[in-house]
Amino acid sequence: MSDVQYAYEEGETRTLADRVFEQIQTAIVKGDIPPGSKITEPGLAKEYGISRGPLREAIRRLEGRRLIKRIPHVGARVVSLSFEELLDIYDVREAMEGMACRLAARNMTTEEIESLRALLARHEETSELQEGVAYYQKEGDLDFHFRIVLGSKNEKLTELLCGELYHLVRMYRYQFSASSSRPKRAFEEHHRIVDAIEQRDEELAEMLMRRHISASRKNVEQRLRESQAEQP
Amino acid sequence: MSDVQYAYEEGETRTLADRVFEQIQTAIVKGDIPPGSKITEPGLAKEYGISRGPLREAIRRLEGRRLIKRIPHVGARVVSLSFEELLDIYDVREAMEGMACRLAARNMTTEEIESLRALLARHEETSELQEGVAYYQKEGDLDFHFRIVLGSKNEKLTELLCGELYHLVRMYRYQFSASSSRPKRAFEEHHRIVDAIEQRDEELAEMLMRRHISASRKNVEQRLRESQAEQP
DNA sequence: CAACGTTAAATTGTCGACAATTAAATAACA
DNA sequence: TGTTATTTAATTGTCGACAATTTAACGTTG
Repeated sequence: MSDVQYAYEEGETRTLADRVFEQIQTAIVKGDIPPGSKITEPGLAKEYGISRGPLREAIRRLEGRRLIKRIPHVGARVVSLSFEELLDIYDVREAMEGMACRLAARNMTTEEIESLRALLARHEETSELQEGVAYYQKEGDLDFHFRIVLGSKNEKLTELLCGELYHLVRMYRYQFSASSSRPKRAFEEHHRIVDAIEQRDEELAEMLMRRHISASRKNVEQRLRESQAEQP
Repeated sequence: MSDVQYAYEEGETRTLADRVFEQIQTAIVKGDIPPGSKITEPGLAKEYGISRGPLREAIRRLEGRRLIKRIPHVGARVVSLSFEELLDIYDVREAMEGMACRLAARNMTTEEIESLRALLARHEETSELQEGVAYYQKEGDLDFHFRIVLGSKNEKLTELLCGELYHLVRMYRYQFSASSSRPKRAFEEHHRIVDAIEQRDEELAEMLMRRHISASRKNVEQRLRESQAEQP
């Protein structure tokens, strides 16, 4: 599990609100609480076995992360995913991960690069074994991107990408069970990106990552337009 | 006031927690609650004349926006600004605002571009009148960037930049009273950016914005290194 | 007098109760 | 029967009280 839960040091010192915050967050991401559905405080409080106090705090925190939208005196709903927003996210990712990749080429240690190669090799194995699509594009792909972001050594960038955008990305994947329909090509692109990082070629690294994400976006856009044309 | 407070429709239907959330946020941004200082719940609750319930909800929301860091059972502190983070933010802005500018060249209406020019003209007046530095670089500069972000018509990009990063940027400006020491040049760069947008030259628009921010970053970096060298 | 353990104070975490507002269900009317 | 009022129910917002934990103060001991 490569989740991004800025680990706590001590064992179980986390508070009730903190735990419920994470639980609800993953529930939303995995679609157990579907997009657009209403959050009823008494209901959730009972479900998680806590009072409304900590629950409300967790909800407010999710609101701050924009996973929940609230209307005063009416209630809170899980954000609903739209076609446009998905495309918007790709543009944001192109910009930010492009920069992340540039910085990674500058700041990643040789050990980290080595480890990144090993990750790709592992993926390749699994990919060949079970026809690739399943494991690789589900968590593996994000793993790759995730490591590069960490490699940038830019805290703010990491916060925004890993702590905000990636949740949404995974949400979409769970929702549309959207594994990339171009695993082979994406794979090659990953390799070339690592090459550029290894050679410390910042410009190339950024450019390849941007292309990689842009291509992925185009792919998704086309597929969605098709399925939209079927039922207008 | 060019604040980004996603306006509410109805009059005073906002809840106590909502109002306090905004109040504390601006208090943090303006430095009234200085960076690194402790947030004591009984204290703030008394100050704002509310009970601890809504206050805690506001705090949790600020935590979600990363303006406050909390340690369970210990308390919350306003985020402390570091030299490195400031530079990190510039890199993130370069990436995101570069993309915003590219999209703005694609999506801004001619009216919006016109209005943007008018804004620059107004700044120029004020700039000439009072030697430029004061007004222009305080709110005016952010105004300019702000409009371009809106012009991108990318909701996610707007959320992240206006709802998250710009608060920090203003925080730094209040803190270090850091007005750009190169108002004249920055001004020219703004003009050229608008030119590119008007000509719908996406690549150039992105490039110019990236250079603009990158130059600003270098400037700040040099100034901070100097003042750091004085007292090591 | 420095270091340690103990006690006291303050702060955070959690809960249940009540008020305010909205959503629903029911009744009245054209 | 369809539509509008009115009442009822449910949900959200706010508060104060108590428990749990940490921080500060205090006294003891080497």
